[in-house]
Amino acid sequence: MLSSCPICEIAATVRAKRERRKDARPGELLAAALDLFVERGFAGTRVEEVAKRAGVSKGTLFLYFSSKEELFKAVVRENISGRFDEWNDEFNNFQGSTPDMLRYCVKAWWERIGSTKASGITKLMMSEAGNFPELAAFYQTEVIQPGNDLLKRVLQRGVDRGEFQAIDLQYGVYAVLTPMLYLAMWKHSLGTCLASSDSIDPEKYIAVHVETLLHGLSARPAADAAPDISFTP
Amino acid sequence: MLSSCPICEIAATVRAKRERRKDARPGELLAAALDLFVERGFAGTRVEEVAKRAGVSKGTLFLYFSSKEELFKAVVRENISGRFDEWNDEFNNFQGSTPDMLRYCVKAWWERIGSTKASGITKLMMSEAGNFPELAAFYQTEVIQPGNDLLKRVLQRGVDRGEFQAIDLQYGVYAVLTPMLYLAMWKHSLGTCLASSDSIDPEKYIAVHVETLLHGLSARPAADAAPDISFTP
DNA sequence: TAAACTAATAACCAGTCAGTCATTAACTCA
DNA sequence: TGAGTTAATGACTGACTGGTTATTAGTTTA
Repeated sequence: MLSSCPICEIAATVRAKRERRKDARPGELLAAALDLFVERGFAGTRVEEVAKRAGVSKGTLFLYFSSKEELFKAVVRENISGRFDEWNDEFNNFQGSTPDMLRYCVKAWWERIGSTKASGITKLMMSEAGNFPELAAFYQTEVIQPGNDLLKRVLQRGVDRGEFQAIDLQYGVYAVLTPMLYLAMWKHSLGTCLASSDSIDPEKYIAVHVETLLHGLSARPAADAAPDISFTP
Repeated sequence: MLSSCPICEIAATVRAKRERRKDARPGELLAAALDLFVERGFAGTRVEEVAKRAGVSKGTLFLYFSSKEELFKAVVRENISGRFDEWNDEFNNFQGSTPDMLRYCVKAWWERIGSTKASGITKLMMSEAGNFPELAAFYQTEVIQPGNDLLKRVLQRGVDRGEFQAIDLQYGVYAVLTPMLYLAMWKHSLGTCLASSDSIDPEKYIAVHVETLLHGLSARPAADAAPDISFTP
């Protein structure tokens, strides 16, 4: 049949009406849902628009997903798992200095997550975690925990080899991650609607970040040891 | 009249019906709105509930704020923009090294914004900026721009006095801000529903952040100048 | 005290949107 | 080919919510 032509697969809008494509629907609906959820959040996304973008009517969407919430969960499941195993192997086999390893790590994150649609999931979770506690728990065990462990091993390697100061690992992880995660969120929220002189060039920002960080982490003794600061009220 | 008793001012629910208190209403409505906006987001908050929490009817709310958006803007002005003048003065009069000034700056931010409900507004804007462009523009000019300028002046001072490297100012600003903003967002989203071993101690996190940063910014020449890294695809 | 003024109310309106269901039409196979 | 199956549709429903307004009642003042 004509509809199996790969070009038609992409241009959903051109396809004939009422075509029956049971196998392809879920994937197309999930792709459309990812786009819209990332762009507008959960409450701001209308299921009818998800259906429309997938080239289907609203009723059809509910044929494949029992509710909007189930659709949302399916999107998260579809797009988050799978990447950590690959990264794990890469880092276990890395040869070279740990500063270079950290540079590679950040570069890889940007290329595979930060610069792609997947980075929108970070913002998605931040925005909706309060409304979906069970989903937040899922995200914690599937994404946050493995990511933390991975990065901790990198930092530990630097400390072990005498390349980094003996910084608290957990907080070192956050020092590396938070600017990048913030950037990912910026990209999908304020960054999309503001075009001011202050808007970020992501790649330059990340380059500056990682070098500043390495400068701060480096094992050379601090000439001007900073005084302790207390935040206790 | 009895209603002017300060205890009654707080327990709005106990007060008699249809009481006329024109002066007190706006403040009570703003306080209720801050709570609910931070907790449920802009779209997720119903104006009727704001009114209820402030002990008035929905109609009364629209007597003092012409729309839900105006109410939100008033909340932002009340809790964030209104404070920049005070900060400006403080920093103009600061005596001491710029590293100390930056420490003070971060400490002040944490005490006045980060640790208070006001930090929820950051998360709010990130989540809803895409759906409400007018609010995003308002936030940009009223909060982001002045905040950036303030911090740029601090960094410039450090460069001028030979305390910091001649880092790109705009990216220096982000290096300081993003971990703190991310922390603010964490507190109001995933942080509220996750109590894992990886959860952040905000004060310790900020302390580590600022010292790492100062170590990275310090003007001592880098012994191991880092190679340029390219992210261009 | 009674008229005038206005803060506050609650019923109401119009628009939105998740989810349903009776109907239609594409596909299958005897 | 035509009867049976089921994927797909879109009009419809009911609940919700931002905003309006006619009415009520607290307060002032002459």
